[in-house]
This record gives sequence, structure tokens and C-alpha cells, in this order.
Amino acid sequence: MHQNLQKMSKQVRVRFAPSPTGPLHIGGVRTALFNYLFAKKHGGVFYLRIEDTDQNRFVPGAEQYIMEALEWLGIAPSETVGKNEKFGPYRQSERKDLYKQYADNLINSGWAYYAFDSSEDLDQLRKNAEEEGKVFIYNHSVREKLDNSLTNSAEKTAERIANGEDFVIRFKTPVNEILELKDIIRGDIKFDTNLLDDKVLFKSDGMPTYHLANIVDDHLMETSHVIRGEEWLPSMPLHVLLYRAFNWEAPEFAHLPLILKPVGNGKLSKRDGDKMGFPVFPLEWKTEEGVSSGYREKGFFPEAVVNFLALLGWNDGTDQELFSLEELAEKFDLNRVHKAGAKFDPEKNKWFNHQYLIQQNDDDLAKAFAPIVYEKGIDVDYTTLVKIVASIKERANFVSDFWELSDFFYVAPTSYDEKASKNWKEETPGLMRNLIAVLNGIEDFTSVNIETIVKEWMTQNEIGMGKVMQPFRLSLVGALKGPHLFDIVELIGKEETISRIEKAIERL
RNA sequence: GGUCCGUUCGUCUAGGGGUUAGGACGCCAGGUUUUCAUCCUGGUAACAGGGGUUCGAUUCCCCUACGGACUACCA
Repeated sequence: MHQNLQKMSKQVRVRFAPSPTGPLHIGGVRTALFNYLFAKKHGGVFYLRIEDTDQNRFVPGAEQYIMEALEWLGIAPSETVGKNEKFGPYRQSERKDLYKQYADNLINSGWAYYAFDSSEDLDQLRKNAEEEGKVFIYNHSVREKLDNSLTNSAEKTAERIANGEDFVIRFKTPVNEILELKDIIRGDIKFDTNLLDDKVLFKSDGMPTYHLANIVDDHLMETSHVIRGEEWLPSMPLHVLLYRAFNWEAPEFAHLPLILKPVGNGKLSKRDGDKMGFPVFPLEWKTEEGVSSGYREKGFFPEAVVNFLALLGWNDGTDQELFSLEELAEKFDLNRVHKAGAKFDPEKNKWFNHQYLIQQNDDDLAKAFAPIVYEKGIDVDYTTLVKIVASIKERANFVSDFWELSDFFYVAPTSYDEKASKNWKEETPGLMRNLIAVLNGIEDFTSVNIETIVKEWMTQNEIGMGKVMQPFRLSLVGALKGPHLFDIVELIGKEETISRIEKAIERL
């Protein structure tokens, strides 16, 4: 660790920079997580910047959602909107005035130019090219022929701008250069600048595009490492060139592999979750079109979500799979991040939750379960509930599974498992009546004591275990499942136990 | 179409010039249990294909195939 710190001369500062266009996607969550872990590992800062330069795509509530989600997951940024605003504002819309001067810088230094071509003109050019089986790229090959400050005189350009004509500012990509870039995860990547296009840096609405705002802010906010999704890999040459154009030192880059659909091909999308019955969002998200489920509402533990996500594309090189957030932060290493995309596995996701669920203490679980029981119109006795939870948690993946696994503690069976009922023989009612007599005679009605006495009775009378225990369980539970039978007997009490057996004798 | 990235059991992955290619999820079987689950034991199952380099390649190189991302005045 000390070695690493020495190698990195400057303070580690990383960011998560989402666009508030909707709920945070699980892929975004992982990007945030890896940034968080990297910052923690190197004693650096993890900050959140809101990239809301596209006014058309603004979604109310999205920004708040992002913050709430990160907080729930336990990976909240230490600097962001309204929090420790050392390099603020952290919302790009509030930094609007800043960007124009940087775009102007680039114009003045010859790294950028004004372009007057309308969207319609460009669409037409693209269409024409397509008809010829070609692809239109706004770059060195055509920029000398289009309507921009390279083809207009300086006076003419100034005049058109003064007249209020719409314009954008485009990057003047250098020609004939092979860029040799370095990515922490992917190693060396080469790009031919002749194949790049002259991206718009500044839009006609007065806002910067992602590319400009992102580079300016990453520089101003002293970002040391850019850790982002693989979808940004194709823009890496542009970004590196922008740093060069500004004469700024570029941060290091790491492009994370994507999270893919569980079945079929492609990137995991919002629809996959709702279709396959697992969430793709950390928190529930409601719109007029409907509700998208969230991990939190589905009963996932944030620790389980974090753990699962961390292992999607990364591992520490050992067989360990269960990690606390602290452990992850300690062991995380970008060099061990995978290059290939990972399919999302809802089953393993559940398994992680199960692992965390059985680790939870019974008190906390009972507290989480109590409202559900209460909702069923049942008076909750907390001490009993803790015991119930203890007896069933190993069978559950979620707290929401608890009721189904424990309803028989509160409600007598209304039906009996058909297959199990076949073991209800002619002799069974007689045995059950004898059992009632035995139970009736027990003073100290606790699990161990009941078990001892009932088993003694069976041994003395040479009655087979199965002959009694199975119908006994069937009477109390309605099926051959559930916790240790005598624990159930103790918890529901003598009276209820006997009543259930009588009911079973009647009905079977 | 172009550019770039990728490819080890069904899935997540370890490994790396000579290994019985390891683990986890899932699935199957056995054991434990009065039952289900947990737990334990075992099993199933992978280096995309073809060329090189090499004594030897799953590992290094090239090609092919397949998958993915990007290709907007969206991020």
C-alpha cells in the first residue's frame, strides 16, 4: 500500500459522474462502487458530479435518487452537491458559464472551430452517404468543404455570430497520428486520429457537450483517475487529445467491462429486470408508466448487493467470496478487473443475500419481520418472534420469505399436503389421540422436555418414529416441512397443538 | 459498414508454456434430520476454431468465427 501511494505522487481523486436522466442503473452502481473502492484503497476522495448539460433529458428526482441510492449502499461520496463543496458547484448546469471560456481558448489556440451547419444539413449529408453505402464523418476529410470558420473568413464568421446565428464549436482533430493510449485495465490501445470525427464541444444552446464539460471538470476538480464504463472507450482518444489541447496533464483511465443480460445477448437493460423478476435498480422507481422494482424494496441487503456487484468483473485472486465493504476497499485492485463483460446472474445474487441474511442477528431480523406479521392482523410477541425467526432464517433468502415459512406458527393449517396425507393410515387417529393424552400430561411445556417425553412414550410402546412424527407435523404445519417440530410445539403452546391434532383427526 | 474492446464449465471466475485445468452459483446423487431447508461428501460440466512459434500451447503470435461497445448539437 505504501508502495502504491508512493507511485502515485498526487492525491487520488475519483468521481462518479452520472446524468440525472432516470434511476441509477445497476451498471452505474458498479461503476460508482469501483470508484468508491479505489478511492478508499488509496486514501483518496470519491466525489459525485451531476452531468446535467442536456436540458432536454432532465428528469426530476433523478439526482436525489442517485444520492439516496449511494447512501443506501453505503458508498456515499464525500464531496458533492451540498456536501463539502471544495470544488463546487458539483452540478454542471450551475457551471455553465465556465465552459464557454474554455471552448474559446480552444478556438484561439486553433484546436477548435465554429461550425454553422444545421442539424438538418448534417442529417441530409448522413442520409446521402448512407445511400451511397458510406458513412458520413465530420472530420478532416470534409471540414474544409462545410459551413464553418475554416471555410468562412474571420470577418464573416464574426459577423454571423454577432448576428445571432446558431453555431457549435467543434474540435479540430489532428491528422495523421496514431495515438497510443494506456488503459489500466486494457493495456495499450491504438487509435488513428484520421478516423476520429470533429466532435461538437459546445452546443448551439450555449451548453457544453459531455466531452468538454467532462474534461474541464475532471481537470478543475483534480481528478486523478477516470474509472468509467467500457461504453466510453471510443471517446478516450478525444478526451486525451483535449487534455493535450488545453496543455493539462491527463488523468489515468480505466474502462470497466459491461454488465450483460442473464440470458441472450447484450447489455443489461431496465426491461430485463422486470421481465425476469429481479431488480436492475437499487431503489424502486415510480413513473406514470409504472413501477420499476428496487433492490431495497425487494428486501436485498445493501451489503449483499455491493458484494455481488464487486465480484462481477473483479476478484482478489483467492477463493473468498464474502467480503465486507471494508475488506473490499482494502483488497480492491484495478489491475485485477476483468476485461470481458459479465452476465448478470440473479441466482447467485440471491445466494449472496441468503449468506448475509443468515449472518444477521435474530433481533434485527425480527424487527424487520414484525411489521409484516402485524399487517396480517396478528399481535406480535417480540420474544416469540425472535425465536421464530431463528428457526426459519436458514430457509429464506429474504425477510419477505419469512411469512410463508412461518405462517403456521400463527395460523392453523387450512389444508394438508396431499402427498403427505397419504401417510395418514388407519391406525393414525388412534396414535394421535394417544399423543394428545401424552402432551396433556406434560407440565413443563418446553421443546426439549416435550421431545424427551414424547420419544420415551414412543420407545416404551414400540411405536415407529415416522408413524407419529409425520402425522404430528402434518397436523401442525399442514405439510412435511419446517423447523424442528418440538420447537413449533413449544411456541404455539399446548392448547393450540392439541387443537390442531384434533382438527387433523377430524379432517383426514 | 467503420473503429475499438473482448472470448476458460450453463453462469461468475482462478490459473498460466509441461496442472488430474481449481473454486463458487445452479443442477444431480449420497449422508445427517421426524420433514423441508441448512450442513457435510461426491458428481455433472470449460480453455471458440484454424494456423504458426516451441521438444511441448489452454497459456505467446496471426487469421477466422462469435459476442460487445461506440459511430448525435445524449451522456
